[in-house]
Amino acid sequence: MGTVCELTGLSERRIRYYEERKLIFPDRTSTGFRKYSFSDIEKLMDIAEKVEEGVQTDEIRRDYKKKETDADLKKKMIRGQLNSHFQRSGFK
Amino acid sequence: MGTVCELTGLSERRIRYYEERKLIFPDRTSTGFRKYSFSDIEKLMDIAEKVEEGVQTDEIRRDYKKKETDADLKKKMIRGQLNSHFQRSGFK
DNA sequence: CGTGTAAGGAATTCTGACACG
DNA sequence: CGTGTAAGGAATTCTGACACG
Repeated sequence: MGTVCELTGLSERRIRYYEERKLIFPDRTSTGFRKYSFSDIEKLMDIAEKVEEGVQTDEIRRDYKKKETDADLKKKMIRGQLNSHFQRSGFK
Repeated sequence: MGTVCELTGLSERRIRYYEERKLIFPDRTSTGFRKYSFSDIEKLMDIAEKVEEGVQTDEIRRDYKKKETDADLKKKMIRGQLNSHFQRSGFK
C-alpha cells in the first residue's frame, strides 16, 4: 500500500522484498492486496535501519527468530516460577 | 477506502453521502483518493447509529457544530480561570 | 544480495446520474 | 431524505522478469 511507503519512506520494491525474505507477514485481502498492520510498519522501519547498516536480511531474520524464542523461554520461566510458587504455598 | 467500509460496516455510498452532508472531512491524496483518520471512523459509526435512529443528517451536523463551540467555550473558560488565578497569586 | 524499472492485467476508487420514496 | 446501482475513466497494486553489481 502506498500509505505504507509514505509512512516508512521505503519503496514498494523494498517492502515486497523484505516480505519475500520472510521478515514481515502482511495479511492479504481476498483479491491479493496486502494489508499491513501497525507492527509491520514499525518492523519495516527497524529492518530498513539495519539493512542500511549493512546487515543482511538473512541475519535480520535469524535475529527476529532468536528474539521470539527468547520471548518464549521467558514465558516458560515465568510459568515455571508461578507453578513452584503455588506448590510451595499449597495452592490446590 | 474498502478498509473503512469493513471497519464501519457501511457502504461506500453511505460514507460518501455523509461526507457530502459535511459530517466528515477526510483528507485526499494528490490523485483524489480519500484518506480516513481514526476519528473519521469513530465518527462514521456514531453517525450511522443516529441515522438509524431516524435523526436527519442536518440535525447531526448541527449537533456536532454545537459540541465544537461548547468545547471552545470550555477552553476559553479554563483559560480565563487560569488567568485570574495567576493574577490573584501575583504570578508575573 | 538488495533494489530499480518497464509490462500487462486485475481490483479499487472516483464522480455524476438515474431510481425509489 | 437517504441509499442502491450501472457506467466509464483514472489511479493503485500485483506478479514475474531483466538489469546492475
